[in-house]
Order: sequence, then C-alpha cells, then structure tokens
Amino acid sequence: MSQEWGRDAVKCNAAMTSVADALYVIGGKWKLRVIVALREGYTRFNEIQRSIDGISARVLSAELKELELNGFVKREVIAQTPVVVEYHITPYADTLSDILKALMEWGTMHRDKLRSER
Amino acid sequence: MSQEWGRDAVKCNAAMTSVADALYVIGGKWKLRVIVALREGYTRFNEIQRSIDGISARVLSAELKELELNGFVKREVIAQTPVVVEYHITPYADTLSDILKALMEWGTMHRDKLRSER
DNA sequence: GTTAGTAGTATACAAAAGGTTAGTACTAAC
DNA sequence: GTTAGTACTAACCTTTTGTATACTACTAAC
Repeated sequence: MSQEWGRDAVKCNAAMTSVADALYVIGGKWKLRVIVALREGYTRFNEIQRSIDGISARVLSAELKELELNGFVKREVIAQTPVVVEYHITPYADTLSDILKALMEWGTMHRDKLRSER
Repeated sequence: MSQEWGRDAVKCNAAMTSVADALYVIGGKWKLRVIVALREGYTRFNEIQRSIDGISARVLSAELKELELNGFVKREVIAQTPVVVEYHITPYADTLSDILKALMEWGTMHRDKLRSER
C-alpha cells in the first residue's frame, strides 16, 4: 500500500508536482460543478449558470475561460441574431474520470467513517 | 468512459459532495506535502518544517491540526525536558493512495500534453 | 416603450488562505 | 550571559477567491 509513493525523494518531488498540477486544474469551488453541468448537456452561458446553484456570472465566466485554457471545454460562437455562444465539453475531460472516481469513493468512505464515529 | 458519472442528477449530486469532501481534506497548498514529509519519517515540528521548503510555523501548525482532526496524523507529547512532540502518520492516510495515484498519473499526462503542444 | 432574453464585463466588497515577523517559556551548551 | 534549540502562538499584512450589484449592447415580444 505504501510502496508507491513517498519512498524516494526525487521521484516523490516530481510526483508531487504532478499532483499539484492536477489539483490546480480541478481545484476550487466550481470547476467540477461546471464540468458536470456541461456533461449534463447544458451548453449556453445562462443555461449553465441557472443549472449551478449559487454561481455568479463573473465566476462562471472565469471558470469557463480556465477550463477552455486547459482543454476541457470548447467555446463556439454561433453568428445569429442574437449571437449565441455554446460551450461543449471535450473528450479530454474524460481523462479525469479516474481521479473523480477515486475522489468519489474516498469521499464516500470518509463520510461514512465520520458518521460511524459520532 | 462517460457512463460512470454525470448521468443521473441525484446520484451525481451525492457523488459531487463526496468529491468536494475529498478535495477539502487534501486540498490547499500544503496538506499533501505535510503528509509526504511524515511518510518520509520526519516526526518533530521543526524537523517537518525544515523538510518542507517555504512553509511557516503558523501554517504548519494549522495543517497538522487539521490533519489530526481528519485522522491522518497522531500527535504525541513526550514528557521530557525539554518537552518533545512527535507527529506520526496513521494507517488511515494510506487510504488516500488511490487518489494520489490517479492525481499523479493525470498530472504527469497533462504536463506531457501541454509540453508537446508548445 | 417596457420587459425579458442573449452573453457577458465592471466595480466594489467580503472572506478565506497564506506569509511575515516577533515573541513566549523553557533548557543546554559555549 | 548570549546563543541556539524545543514547540509553538499572536498580531498583522497581502493575496487569492468568491459574492453582489449594476451595467453594456443588441433583439424580440407585448
């Protein structure tokens, strides 16, 4: 169980950097919620905002920009009247599934543990 | 690839809460670094602080308290002169290994991808 | 002409996280 | 008696993150 990380200092530092990168990309209060909203099929700005309880336009705008930068989201401007913008999740976002699965399982387990201790 | 999450809204919200819990516990700038330092065998406060480049006593103290609260760390006061305090990682911290493995693999992959795109 | 919808941006503010510096109280070595 | 080491804590400051409210500019419906 413990052979895989934390043993060799050099390898470990490289690994920690990778972990930090990953946490940076999916960290924060809203990133994962936005990804989930997009996966659920919401594509337009106001649509996404309404589907995520409590997010402000300013924050959603910033999150979408970051997600686009990281290759998770594609922004598409459709020249109509009025101009419509569609946000779509890319297949690259699927590469997060292992992380999300591990986080989900651990989170559930930890929650159960805390509950059983009370 | 996408069947596992993001399909059913109810399940999905429960899953998101678990993910948020997990991110909360291991998130932040220092948590994982402290865990790694403890795994490397550092047990004393100043020792740990010296092993983590750039962390202040104030922040280390806060991180250790949180880690203790979450069951990752055991604090032991040894009544000598001078009083010595030892911090030890608990077996529970090993339950994070799946998360760390997934984060590490993804972080490495993402970094390589960004590098190859430049 | 008012309202509502399109997709945001601007400004200001609040809260949280983290950093800096100094200091506590004790002991042991020089 | 000064310095250094033990393990911290307090006060204050800065940066980051998130919130609230208002506003742009355009169109279409009522």
